[in-house]
Amino acid sequence: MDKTYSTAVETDIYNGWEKSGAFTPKIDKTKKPYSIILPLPNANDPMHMGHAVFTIEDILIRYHRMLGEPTLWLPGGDHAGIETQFVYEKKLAKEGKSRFDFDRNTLYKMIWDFVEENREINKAQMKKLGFSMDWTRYHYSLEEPIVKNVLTVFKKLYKDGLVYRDEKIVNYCTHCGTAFSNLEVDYVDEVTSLYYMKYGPFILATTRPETKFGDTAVAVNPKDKRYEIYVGQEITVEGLNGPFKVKVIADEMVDMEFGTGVVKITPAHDPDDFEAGLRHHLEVKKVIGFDGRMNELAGKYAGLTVAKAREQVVADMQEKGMMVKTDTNYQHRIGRCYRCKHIIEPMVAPQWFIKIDKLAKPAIEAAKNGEVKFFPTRFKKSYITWMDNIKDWNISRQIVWGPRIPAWYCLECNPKIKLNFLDKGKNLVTDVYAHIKDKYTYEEIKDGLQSLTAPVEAKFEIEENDKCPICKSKKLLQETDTFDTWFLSGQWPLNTLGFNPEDPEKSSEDFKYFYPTTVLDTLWDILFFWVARMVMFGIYLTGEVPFKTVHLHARVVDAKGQKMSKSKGNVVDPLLMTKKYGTDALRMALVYGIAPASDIVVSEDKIRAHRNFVNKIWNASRFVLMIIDRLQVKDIKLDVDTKILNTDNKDILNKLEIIVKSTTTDLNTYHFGRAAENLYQFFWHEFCDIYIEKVKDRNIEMVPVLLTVLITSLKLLHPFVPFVTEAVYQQLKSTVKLPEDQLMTATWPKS
RNA sequence: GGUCGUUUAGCUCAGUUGGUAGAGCGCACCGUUUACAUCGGUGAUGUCGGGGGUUCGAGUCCCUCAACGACCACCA
Repeated sequence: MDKTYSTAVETDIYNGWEKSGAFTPKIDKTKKPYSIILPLPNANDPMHMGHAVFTIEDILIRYHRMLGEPTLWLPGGDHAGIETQFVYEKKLAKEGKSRFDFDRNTLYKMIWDFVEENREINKAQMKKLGFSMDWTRYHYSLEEPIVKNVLTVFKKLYKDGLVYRDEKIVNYCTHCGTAFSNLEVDYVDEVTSLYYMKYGPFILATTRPETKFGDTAVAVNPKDKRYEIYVGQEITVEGLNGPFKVKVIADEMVDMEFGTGVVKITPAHDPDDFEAGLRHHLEVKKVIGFDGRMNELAGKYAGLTVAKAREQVVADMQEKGMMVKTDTNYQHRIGRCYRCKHIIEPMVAPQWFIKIDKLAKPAIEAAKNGEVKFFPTRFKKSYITWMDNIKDWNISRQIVWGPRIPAWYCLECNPKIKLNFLDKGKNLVTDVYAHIKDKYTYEEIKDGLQSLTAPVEAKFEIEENDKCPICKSKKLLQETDTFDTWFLSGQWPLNTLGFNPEDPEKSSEDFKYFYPTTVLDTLWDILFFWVARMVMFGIYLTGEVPFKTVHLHARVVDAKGQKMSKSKGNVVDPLLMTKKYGTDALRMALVYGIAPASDIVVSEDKIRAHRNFVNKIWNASRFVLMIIDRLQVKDIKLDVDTKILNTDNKDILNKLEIIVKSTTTDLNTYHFGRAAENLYQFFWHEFCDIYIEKVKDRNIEMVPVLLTVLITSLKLLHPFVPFVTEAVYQQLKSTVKLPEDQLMTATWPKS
């Protein structure tokens, strides 16, 4: 054996494990399975420390495999809709192109190829981290059978009356060109200006003077004596494009204390105002387009971006004496796109929604009655609170990367459909079908199609037909909106295990055996995005929760407690660390001393410290082998006759018994940090520093004890540091007769 | 505004069910004994955020205050 442990053996060891078939569990109905579905990483994303924390899952998996349970860890890759398209568009931008240069089929194909190139890298990286996943059951979210199931589920939801199209106010990012769900908006405190402007007989305060052209009312509080006499009247407002009239309404939403107690109502561009508009039956007047520019209703400001328009409007109003004062130090929250950080424009647009109440109720119940348990338990409360306040889910995204919503519109029946497409000359055409139907053939539109926007009242079919069932026209176009990524991944445990949504009875053996899975482990930041949706889909489709326990793990931060991000430049690359110090050192550093769901501090110092520990394991083993060799022991028996042992030997065996117990308990209760810490202490200090030092150069009778302690320790350590322990085990095997072929599948020590 | 979390040695953090504090890194001194210098030995450093309470006894339970952080929320 070499003087230091060489991490070069890792690849061979991993391949050996994989070849042995031990990653692939056999269905044994006499035994209870143990299963974890990997939170599918973005197939396109190189690994970061967040992925390396899946070490926790590997620890659970290796432990349960050693307990002899049929153990499944199912890996996967996510196409990650908006995330991937965003990355790809950035790549296009570098080449001086944009998504508008391509028809959607071409763009889709390009992104597909891009992801395919990277998907294998992602898999290789997970193998490098030693993850004992069943690669024979790997799934990619855009596999044909998975997509087929997702579409089937959509149809089922539709038939159950849980899908609807509606024109509501949605969070729209004009930069990404798509609407988002409420979860995808980050609210950031920012200092802006609050403008006090003349508004008919009032003065009112607003942060958004530029949306004035879309005002269809002005509101005051019904209890506000100051404005009582105006309620119900129509007032004339001096506008920059000439005077206009709006109604004065009374609504509880108005805070009398704020500003002047008068609010202009712009239903098309503010969520509160939209709601007010519904209550008071106000006209919705859009003045901002999906391109983020003012439209023709803004008069001379048409074509300006929102920011430019605001500047101009303010300047003009000041000039005309319509601006009373400006509070330039007004702090409030602004919604920004979680992806590109641009300001989210609330916009009214037709979108697809899921009615969520019916799905949420049983999912709340499951948490309350313990069908789904949470660890740490405090997350149960935030899960329930969020689910109690959940709103209908906007599942449509105006991007190409992802499965299209299976709805078909007949162009003849819906002539008002707005189309964006590239004609034969690759020129972008944007118009309503009725206007261009004689100019372009159906084929030309279909082939060059980028996107369509159907009016909210448009008729559609949820099945694909070769002709319109009403007018028999063959000019059908599929909805160009794609699904929110989480609509797919929300069904992930079902689809990866082979659930058949058309006929659940015909689901696969895997599904029948492994569902519900045992543990779902993930970072708490996707508790709502993903975990909650999986619970809802799981119960809706199967009547059962998808997993019995939700284990929320911690976030990796740097030595200063800062979240790692590329922009901060404080990322520690896990693969670089494995290269420098070995995978085991990294794994140990990730779990050593961490408390459940508190931040994990990973510094290179800590990884180096555990590299030293790994080396200690190696050298202690080397010493034991050397003793055996020196003493020329033959026929080593592992059974220890405790009667003949001296105090030192008895002592170490007692301590071994304790560490077996505590490790087992800690793993059963998700106390990985404590387990790792205790093992470290035991192995290095109790075993190496004290026991080995005491028994050095002593007689032959200690060999069985040495071996017992070593082998038992290796087993306990294996889930944490699989490579070095397996490497040592294989070395031992060549000298000592050992019952088990590889440590990975050896039996967990009995406590 | 609501909810939750954190506050322990110079730094980063552990401390299961309450019994007078631990680890890693760092630091000081010593050690070239043939498993390992990616090592061993010895040692220093803490009124466990402040205050109050329960208890024979509290870092650990309760109350309160403070600082920091996270999440949720439609205030123009």
